[in-house]
Amino acid sequence: MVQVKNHLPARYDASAPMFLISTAARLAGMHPQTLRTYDRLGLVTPKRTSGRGRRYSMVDVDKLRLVHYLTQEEGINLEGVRHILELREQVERLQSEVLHLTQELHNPRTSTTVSRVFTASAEEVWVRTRKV
Amino acid sequence: MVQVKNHLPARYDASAPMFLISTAARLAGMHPQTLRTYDRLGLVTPKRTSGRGRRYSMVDVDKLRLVHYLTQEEGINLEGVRHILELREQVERLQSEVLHLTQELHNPRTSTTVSRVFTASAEEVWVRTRKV
DNA sequence: TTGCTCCTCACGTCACGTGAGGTGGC
DNA sequence: TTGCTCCTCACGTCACGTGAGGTGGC
Repeated sequence: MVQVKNHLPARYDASAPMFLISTAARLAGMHPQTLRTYDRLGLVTPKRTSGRGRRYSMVDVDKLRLVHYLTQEEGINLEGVRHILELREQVERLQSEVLHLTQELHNPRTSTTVSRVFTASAEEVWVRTRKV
Repeated sequence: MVQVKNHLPARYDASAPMFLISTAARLAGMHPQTLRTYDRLGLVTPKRTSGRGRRYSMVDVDKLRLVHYLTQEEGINLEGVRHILELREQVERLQSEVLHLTQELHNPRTSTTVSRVFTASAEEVWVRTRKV
């Protein structure tokens, strides 16, 4: 996944539609027809040109690679992939929320970095972190 | 899912092996042979009697119902279900973590229970716990 | 014109639920 | 003995990737 920070000079926009379906398919190691199927199923939806041609972004290609991995390596079907993509997004949101809350708790004024603390409970817990 | 708190008088243990495979199958609305398949695949694993017979708990039956829903209603295959079960557990842990951290932030002195802290980080971490 | 695109249809393979068939222990 | 259990094997159905076939616009 290519990430471009907002405050950095963006060399290119990872969400910008760039690739023909043939190029995107090659980048993702897949058959162009498979990409059309995924588009039809609403799994990975590229932008369209005025002439109806699909244009895939780098983000789309990354998502295609993930779907490819989940289906081919893990043997998960497309409905499973759909649910898993949603759950992964939910996990990422919760992780960043936990991260933020932990920093807030540790030092509300100059909170530093903490990474990824998960808990599921029965005692009281303090978590304090410091760069090593 | 039936939950019995440790400090409450347990009317029954939801994890106790109780049901024959035929009973568990009926409770979950499934074919006994399907339960054997799930056991073989390690998806829902009942306890065994000394004579090799399977004994399903209430927790097992609830899990069977969830698998049944995901496969029959959502059309997800078994590998997908396996991943989804893991992700759901992760989401539940994170949600309770967020809940606890939020309470902690609002009232640090009277905050209650947390346990099981997992971290994945490149930093130093202290964890302090206390029975409530 | 060439090489791309678009679409639909068909087919081969695989996953999985279900049934049968034969066995054995309360 | 009856009704359960255990296992393996087979089969029908469905999902899905892939190819073909015919089309159209830069």
